[in-house]
Amino acid sequence: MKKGQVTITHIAKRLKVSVSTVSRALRDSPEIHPDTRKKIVAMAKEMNYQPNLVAQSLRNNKTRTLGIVVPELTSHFFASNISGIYDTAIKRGYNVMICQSNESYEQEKMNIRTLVGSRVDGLLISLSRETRSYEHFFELYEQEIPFVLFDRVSEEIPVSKVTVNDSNGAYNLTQHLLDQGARNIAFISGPEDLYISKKRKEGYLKALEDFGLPIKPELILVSDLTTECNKKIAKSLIERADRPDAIFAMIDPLAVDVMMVLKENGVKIPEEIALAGFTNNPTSEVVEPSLTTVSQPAYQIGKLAANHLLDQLEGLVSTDPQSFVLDTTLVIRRSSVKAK
Amino acid sequence: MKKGQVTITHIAKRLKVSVSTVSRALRDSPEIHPDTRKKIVAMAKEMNYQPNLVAQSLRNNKTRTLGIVVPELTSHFFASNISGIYDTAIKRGYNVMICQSNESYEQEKMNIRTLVGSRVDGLLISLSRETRSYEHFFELYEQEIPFVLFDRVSEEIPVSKVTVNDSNGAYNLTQHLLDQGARNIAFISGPEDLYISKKRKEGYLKALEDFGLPIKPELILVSDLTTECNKKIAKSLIERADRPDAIFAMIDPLAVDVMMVLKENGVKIPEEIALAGFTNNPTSEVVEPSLTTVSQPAYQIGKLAANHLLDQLEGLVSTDPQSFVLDTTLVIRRSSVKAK
DNA sequence: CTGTTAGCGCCTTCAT
DNA sequence: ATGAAGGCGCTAACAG
Repeated sequence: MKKGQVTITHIAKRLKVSVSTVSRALRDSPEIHPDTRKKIVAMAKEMNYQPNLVAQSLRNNKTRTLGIVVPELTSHFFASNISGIYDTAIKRGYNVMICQSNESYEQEKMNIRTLVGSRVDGLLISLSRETRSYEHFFELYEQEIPFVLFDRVSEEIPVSKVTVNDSNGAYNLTQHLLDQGARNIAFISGPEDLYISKKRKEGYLKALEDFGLPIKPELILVSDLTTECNKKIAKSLIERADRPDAIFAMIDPLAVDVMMVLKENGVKIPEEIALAGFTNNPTSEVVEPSLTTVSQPAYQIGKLAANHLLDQLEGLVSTDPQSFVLDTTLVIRRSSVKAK
Repeated sequence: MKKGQVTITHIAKRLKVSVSTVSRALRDSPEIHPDTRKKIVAMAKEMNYQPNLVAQSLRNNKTRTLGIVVPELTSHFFASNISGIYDTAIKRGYNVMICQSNESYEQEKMNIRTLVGSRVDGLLISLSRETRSYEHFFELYEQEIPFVLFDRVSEEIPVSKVTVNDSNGAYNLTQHLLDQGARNIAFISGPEDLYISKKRKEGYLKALEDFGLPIKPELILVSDLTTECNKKIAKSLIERADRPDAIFAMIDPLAVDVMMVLKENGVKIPEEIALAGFTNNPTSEVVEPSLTTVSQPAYQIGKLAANHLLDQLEGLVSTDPQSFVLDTTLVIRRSSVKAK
């Protein structure tokens, strides 16, 4: 932006040709004399010309930039999503602008507004925990700005989505706990209106049902996911008369909090109570005992979401909403497997 | 960018005024009739007008966007840096574009090139592990694009920098190990030409010296920071005749790898060997035993770097290179403290 | 094959 | 207090 920046006009003047010739030469237009092109390209290099993407964006009415909104930048899971989106975008000649909503509905609205102001060509969004209303998305429809939801999605927004098969993952995990001999499995979920809460509970319930076990509502608990609440619930579980023999915590950090409580209270994992989480955060591998969990292909989610959005932008696929559901992988570690 | 986007021309036509009047009204120019302003603002709102930042950028020759380059998006430390930068930028009315170099010199060069092409107003950069030459930064000088280095910096680039006091942190940590009775402290560093390797080793050496202990070169080891190499070095240490009674691993992941090896080999931590890391990653808190480490104010680093760069951009401070060195905090956990 | 012209949306003199 | 006009850097008709 500073004075040092070379423009095609500079090149044109130096070479005594018109700007359009320079423009064409630089973009490999076929209708240009090879010699002219060579001269221009050489001069551009010599002068260290770098096209002004801002001007191109204004002219072409597209920025070749994707907007990303995630609840939190510092979460390893979202960071991996972003990494997947980023690499994909770069590979296809796009840039990204990233925003974090800090799990706030208001900030999410602001983020989208900002990105729209920046005229991104499309958006990739993971909803904040607070988001319950969706006008800001309907504005996107009006303005005809394509977007794709990933991970934290809502059924109320008719748009393409990329998620993992949460209920399957939870089913497999529950089945694994049953295989290990557990018959009294507690399930701790996050806020009930969260998509993942619903889906994972679904898998848990189905696994019990298929196994022919009764569902005990008193073993299904809801946390607001603060450490305080997580620990309170864990404590209540170990103090029960019919203590569970396994606990399925809906996300890893929750599982880690539960683990702390069990250990503080001398409850042996997995001998007395088996424990499992969901997500496969880096921490889950290093806790003691290492945590059985369900791995989600975070990088892949980002990659797929980005590729799909770009396909839409470039007219390679229809813009009809599609749902992509990726498979999870059960990661069995020591917290759920009794030593023989 | 799509057809739905309202421009000041649309507003002007609807109100039968000129575009300049609309422009002025929307930017609170004093020389406008209050009534006119009111009408225009109301109409803008009604039509859901959002200024086209691309056009503004082109016109004003500034994008109000900062470019960020970090080695890795998924590292918790860098993610926290970014979070600090992001929040600060937003607060001051700027956007950010983020790139990851994947620790590659070539990609770092590309990233900077891309961001310059996008005409960011300034750059915040943390060097890749590979970066040993700095022409791409000298290009930034030529183009008069301000930038600031943070965390991974180089003394060979004369520019403002934000770092933590690595040598002090290492000094304090070593002193703590000495306080705990260790007299044979090993130091495992990363590649020797890394800035943080140098600085942390410096602190380690100084602490020994001040304590009057001899330096044993055979206890100073260098890892390439792959898990494989980390573990090999750990193994070599516990097999030594004069086994160290403490190990200071230069970064947490390295310390965690060492911990695994010690545990696998039945070495008691901290009774037989005390262990400490550096960075205070989330994992360090949950490993067993919890890891003594040095906390770096990652969010603050980002915040300070962003504020300084913005101050420069807005002419609030001189552009002479300044160095900001933030303090670290010793975080004492169980891996270094023997139970009484 | 090359040049001329107009215009993307906005802001800013310069008039009035 | 308002309008008209030029231009930021680039591309895309339209001519020739």
